Amino acid sequence: MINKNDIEQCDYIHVHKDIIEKVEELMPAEEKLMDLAEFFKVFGDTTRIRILYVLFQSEMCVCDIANLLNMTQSAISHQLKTLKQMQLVKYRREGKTVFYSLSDGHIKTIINQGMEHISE
Amino acid sequence: MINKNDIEQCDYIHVHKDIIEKVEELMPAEEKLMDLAEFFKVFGDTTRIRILYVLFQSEMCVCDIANLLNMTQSAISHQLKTLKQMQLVKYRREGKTVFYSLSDGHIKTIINQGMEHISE
DNA sequence: TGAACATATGAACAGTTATTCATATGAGAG
DNA sequence: CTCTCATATGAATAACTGTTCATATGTTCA
Repeated sequence: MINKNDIEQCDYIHVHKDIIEKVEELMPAEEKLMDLAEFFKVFGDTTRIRILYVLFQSEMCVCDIANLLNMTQSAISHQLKTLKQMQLVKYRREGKTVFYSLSDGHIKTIINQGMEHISE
Repeated sequence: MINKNDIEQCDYIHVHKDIIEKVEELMPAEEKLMDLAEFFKVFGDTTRIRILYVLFQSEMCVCDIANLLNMTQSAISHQLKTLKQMQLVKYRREGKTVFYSLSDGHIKTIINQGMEHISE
């Protein structure tokens, strides 16, 4: 029996009991789903997407990225921090300059899949 | 020479002129990048991610999704609207009930890639 | 050591967004 | 036609997020 204690409960049993139970069973842990949403949130901003596209081509320093995207150094730096926290980019220092680059192959795959989807 | 008119300009030429030009050339259209960010924004919310995971298993009506996720019918309905607008889910009506299901194979690929990334 | 430059960061503000509440729409049953 | 149920939706609010501004950190060079 589906839990009748819930406030929201349709009386028409649309799917069979075992399907509901199976779905519940197969749901990843709540924390994992939150992490996943946090991860995708990073791609949900034009500036960050543009930064990633720039880094597809070449490693680059903060200042050059800011130039290319016509934004302030501060804005780019803040966004790079976000990307860094999600481990989408890595960096290396060379004197005063810090070079950023992509850290991972998944990124290109994910973005390409997204591009495919919206291009349909 | 890199454009010296920009306010933000590092004097140290980190990358060669032609690389910068090449990157600029290879950047997708601004509008496309905005669409892409909009698309990923949809994945950047726990509720929507959970809905998608539920629909991985089975088509389901609004009310059952709300039950499963322990949220109000209204909240789910609003989020389904967002998912529908981005064409991530489709629906069919059967009497009073509306069944939602995934509309596309990219979705699973994208979410799985995301899962892989955060599980490393 | 101090000046100059590249980058990072904290606080504040403006814009966005998810949920709630109240209510509307749409469909079947009687 | 009217009642009931499933879903949709508009408005309001609270929480979140991206950019800016001011400033701090860290590095090189003289």
